[in-house]
Amino acid sequence: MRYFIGNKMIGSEHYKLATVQECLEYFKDIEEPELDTETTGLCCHVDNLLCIQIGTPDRQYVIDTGVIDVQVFKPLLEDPTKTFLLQNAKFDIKFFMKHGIHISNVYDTMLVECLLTAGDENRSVSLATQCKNYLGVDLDKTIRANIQIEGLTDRVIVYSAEDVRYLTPIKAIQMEKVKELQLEEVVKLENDVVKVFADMEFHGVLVDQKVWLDVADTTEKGVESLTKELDKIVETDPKLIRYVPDVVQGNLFGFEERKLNINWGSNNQKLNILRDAGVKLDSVGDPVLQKLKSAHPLVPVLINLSKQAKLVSSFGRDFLKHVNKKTGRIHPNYWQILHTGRISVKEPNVNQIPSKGELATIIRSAFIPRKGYKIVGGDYSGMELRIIAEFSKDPLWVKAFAEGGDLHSILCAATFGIPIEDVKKPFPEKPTVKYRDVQKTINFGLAYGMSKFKLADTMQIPVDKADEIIKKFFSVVPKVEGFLNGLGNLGKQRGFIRTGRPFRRIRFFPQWKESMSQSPRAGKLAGEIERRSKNSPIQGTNGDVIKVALVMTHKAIKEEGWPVKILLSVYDELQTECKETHCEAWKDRLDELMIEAAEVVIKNTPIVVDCAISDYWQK
DNA sequence: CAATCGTGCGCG
DNA sequence: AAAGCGCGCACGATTG
Repeated sequence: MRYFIGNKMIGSEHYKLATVQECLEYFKDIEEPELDTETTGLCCHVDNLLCIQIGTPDRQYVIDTGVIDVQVFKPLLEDPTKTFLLQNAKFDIKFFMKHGIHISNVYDTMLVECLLTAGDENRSVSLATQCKNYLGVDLDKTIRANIQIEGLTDRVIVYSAEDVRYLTPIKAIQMEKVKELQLEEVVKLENDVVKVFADMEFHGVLVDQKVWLDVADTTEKGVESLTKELDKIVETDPKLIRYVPDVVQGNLFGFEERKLNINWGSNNQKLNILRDAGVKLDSVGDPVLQKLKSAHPLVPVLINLSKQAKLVSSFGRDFLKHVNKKTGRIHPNYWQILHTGRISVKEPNVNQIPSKGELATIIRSAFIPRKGYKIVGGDYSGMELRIIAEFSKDPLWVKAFAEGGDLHSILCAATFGIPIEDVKKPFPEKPTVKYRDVQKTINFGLAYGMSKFKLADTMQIPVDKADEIIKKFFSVVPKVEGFLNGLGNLGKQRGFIRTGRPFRRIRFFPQWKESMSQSPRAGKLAGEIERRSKNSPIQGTNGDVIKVALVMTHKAIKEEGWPVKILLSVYDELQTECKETHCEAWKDRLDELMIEAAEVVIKNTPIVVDCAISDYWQK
């Protein structure tokens, strides 16, 4: 039965009228109410609630928030004994936060669907798909686009009610699968951490636009001068004469204009010009150009240009479009569950803000705290390498962390049989790199399932030599080899792989069946599964850790009353904004919390967190 | 004209 | 049988 609470005088054949009192009374004893909202748009800061829907499979209440003050539902929504069922809870939570309402506990059907389908590239986690697959019900989503235009008409009321009534049966079916797959712990983790992401997104982070625009000026000028440099080289190379126009158009305004109409941003044009200049290549990507630095004077300039052009296009003045008109802050959007369990971010993707290169420090310094606050950040040191230590139990690898030495240097000395003082000496096969750099490539690369071919290519050494190095390396850390091969085989045999305890998140390999068949693609697919099986538990366990850290930090801030907001979650790193007066104490507490969080998963390997207080985001 | 694909590159 | 994992974003080229 559907009920409407608003200012309509009569009900309809589709719904009855009800009062707030009746609604609150009904939900007094309901432990898991279904919840949803309709809004005037997607942004919680500029758009508003149109209605909220609270329901059970038997009864759905659609409440017109234009007429009814949402505050009357605050006690219900904040009732800690209840768990609210939502699809994509983060969205609704943020709209309630705007009204100072903080929903107690949530179960998010979308997040659980992500966990149950991790690895499937063609999946859909929409409510419509879940209704279809689990219940055989077709939801009419065509009305949604019209809600803002037509308001709470009868058919919109029906649509809105339908959007909540299936959440209970969906949860029931999902939880059977969750139990079967032993995903209870990770379901709880994701449903807890979604509230933290909502909080982070709502709060956002401040960007100093002056600093940002200064950097943009610098990078734009850089692109301009590199372009001129490239043009000049083309003009002076007889082989490239056909790119120089015979007649140069006059310029009425007397500005200096480019004579050539080459677009140096076009990979096609770059490729053709370099080929005409006598350079043999089939791509203009950085790894290829690096090897051809001395093949033609254009090449080194092109390398610099693509770096500089990237800074302009991705981190130039256009980036400021992400500053919210209402709040003056950026509000990155987190996607909580990738196939491995990692998080991604968009609009803007704060994960990919430059951290290397000369301008990186300045770019990051544009991310600043509110007035009267400082940025306090914590960064897990070598988390993926510690996860390898924890799960492989390799004596040398473990010993390196136990003694607090530099893992890359210790392993390097062992692999190449050299004294540890010599690890920064040139690598004889390729003197431009150091022994330790080779080791770093191996340490990270092997966790991705890298082959001798790739190592040879990356290091520019013969395949035989690469093979020899890998063999020697695995002979000094045999349990790491066993660990990685074990994962690879497990994934290939079972068609799925898990992260470590206690979460044991699953990633499925939908291509598994074909990989076991006579298909011509079988070998390729098996290789894919093998490499992903090696990497997913490492990357995913890292994701598990950072999510525990977010939950614990958020909880401590609330329960211990810290004047702190979590700003960003970037891979191994948490950035917070803390009142100046509390920075020192908070820094110590954050350090403790992050270590405690990691120890939920990593029990036998020491955890190191680098914490810092600063006036901006620093690495 | 917009939608989609391919390439390249920022981060870990 | 191919040969390093996981992303989001911008741009140019292609397609509808």
